[in-house]
Amino acid sequence: MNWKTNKMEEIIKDLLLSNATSVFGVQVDENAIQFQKTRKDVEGDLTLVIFPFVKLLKTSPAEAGEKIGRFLKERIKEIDSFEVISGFLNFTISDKFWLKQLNTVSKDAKFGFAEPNSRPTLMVEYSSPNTNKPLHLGHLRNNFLGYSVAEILKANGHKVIKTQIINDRGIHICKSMLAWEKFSPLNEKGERETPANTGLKGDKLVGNYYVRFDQEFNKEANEICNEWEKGNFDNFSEDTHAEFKRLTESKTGKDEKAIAGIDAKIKDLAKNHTSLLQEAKEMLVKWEARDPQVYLLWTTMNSWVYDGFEKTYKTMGVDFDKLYYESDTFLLGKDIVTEGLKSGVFFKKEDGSVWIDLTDEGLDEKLVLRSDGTAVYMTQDVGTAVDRFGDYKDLSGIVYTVGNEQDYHFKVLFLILEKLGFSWSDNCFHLSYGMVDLPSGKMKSREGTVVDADELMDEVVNQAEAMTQERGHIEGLSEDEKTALFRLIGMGGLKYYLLKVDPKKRMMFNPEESIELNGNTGPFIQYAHARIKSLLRKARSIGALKETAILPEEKEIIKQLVEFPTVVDEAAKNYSPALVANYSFELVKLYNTFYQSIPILIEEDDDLKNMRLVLSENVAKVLKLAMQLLGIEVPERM
RNA sequence: GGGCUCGUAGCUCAGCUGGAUAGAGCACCUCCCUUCUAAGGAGGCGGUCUCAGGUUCGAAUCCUGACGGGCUCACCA
Repeated sequence: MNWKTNKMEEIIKDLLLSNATSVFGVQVDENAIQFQKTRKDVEGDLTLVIFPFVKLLKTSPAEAGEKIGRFLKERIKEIDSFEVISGFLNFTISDKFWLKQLNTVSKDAKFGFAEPNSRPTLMVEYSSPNTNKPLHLGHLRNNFLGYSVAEILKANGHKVIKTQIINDRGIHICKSMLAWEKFSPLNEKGERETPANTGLKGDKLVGNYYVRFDQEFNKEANEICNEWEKGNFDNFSEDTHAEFKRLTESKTGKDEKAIAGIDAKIKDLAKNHTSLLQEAKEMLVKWEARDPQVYLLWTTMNSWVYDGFEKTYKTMGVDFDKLYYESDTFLLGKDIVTEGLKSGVFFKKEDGSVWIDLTDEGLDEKLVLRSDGTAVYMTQDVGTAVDRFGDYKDLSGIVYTVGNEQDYHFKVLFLILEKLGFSWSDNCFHLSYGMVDLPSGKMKSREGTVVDADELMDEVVNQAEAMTQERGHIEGLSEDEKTALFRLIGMGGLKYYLLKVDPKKRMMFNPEESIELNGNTGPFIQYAHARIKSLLRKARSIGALKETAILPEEKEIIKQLVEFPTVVDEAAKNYSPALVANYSFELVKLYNTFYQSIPILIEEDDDLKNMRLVLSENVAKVLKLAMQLLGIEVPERM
């Protein structure tokens, strides 16, 4: 942990703070001491902003800078010189200092990483899919983000438990089940379709029936609409007839858009009267009553989905330490709500539904239990959170990796937990990330524009293969090694593409760009690593660092290396793998410039050659560590 | 309509708690493999940081308003 005090910023800051009264006449705030990178076109390695001190010293920025500069140069031997330019104090630091920094970096195999388990235990939830359809592009962003944040928190010393909540109950599950029972064709043995007899991945098979339900559901609703249009209301109530009439009449005189909206309402009305929806609802009631037949169907179809997900997760390279199922936690949620009702946190309306009043917090009233006593989403989330803190006594907080469409939900959830008196509610954080858009617009399952996760991952790996074969750096690798390499490159590219953008922001997924190898991409970073490894193999041995001169290109790399611990720290504070990606990209650019213009192996001065090898070795090391934080592997050769 | 959020180069994105002449990548145009992997490097082109006010030594960054996207306000999850 001595890297922190090693940084020149810290040395200067400490010195200024402890001598503030003699330099400035008064004590100064720590925040007044601001450093920044020295501009490229200006001489110097580090810049101190003078403006905050100008008032204190009651002189011009030039004189203030001069005074501070002189003070520091006298006391810090590593400062070679300084220069004040329009309110900025630029220091030039000695080569010896930078070599020492490089030495510090090279001594630490896990440079930038804190002592494992030295900080509180956190749970990171991610993925959390519904069990009625396969994973898609949005889940990829979610999974890569959650996994990466877990790694980043670990690197900062936290013990991390990776988890997901599996959304395995509810009407949507019943829809797939019902469609399968009703519409699956029978084979010659009289069996309905299964993953085994069709060869389909379980999640895909179940997803197909979810889609099938929706199709049949719409068909039936349309038929009902047609009957209504003809004035046939034989099988419907007076109320329904009246509602239809009211809606139809409200269309007159409206514009196209409004009419479309009304038509949608009529369709919804029809949907509510379909026999399919009725059957699905009946199935849900049976499920809640643990009807043996429905339960068997449910466990069977869910197990198909889990098998399918398992394969997808494996390809993604993500895993979980503990799984939670809503079918297990919703009951606990109901109990907690019942208790909260007694203690006055919640209140009951006449129809028996239970609510929480958040109007004092500027929010609305929120339902926590339906009038029929069944659980809603919020109920089970309360239950799950409490369950988790019960399971892990040392748990200090939970990070929920969930899309920003649920910002409101989590705001409410955390408030409810707080009102229920759980002290840990403060340590619950919604890692809210933006949606992934396609060049054609939003992904919509109804319009079939959803990008399937398995297909996309296959595609990027195939592309990686084609492009790697083209370059031809891989002769001598076995077939297995080649397959692993293509996978590593394809997945590395995809992960990097999805992680390099600030998680909070909505992002554009461009299929062509996601498999690009040039520029700010995963393969660009991987290539730099492979190239260094190749260099080190040829160098055979590396000795200890000797005192040498260092070139500007080399110094820039050392400066960037020294920043790594700060980036690891910032990435955790901001829950942002993007900071790690951007840092790595900068490091590679600096290294490539160096690599391209300065000879290494053919350098005749042994000490210089050795220093360049140490530098290269540490760039490779830090790149590998950084990519590890993103869940990306780096190759020895490519 | 209320709440939240975003708006930076042709496109995709960086720009931390306000700090020097706003940066990358892609695309487009020039160059560079008799040095270690050219999946590379050097250079060029490209911006009234959506607009209008305000705060101050200083604003892409903070505040207010407008315009334009997105999300949300379900006894859906």
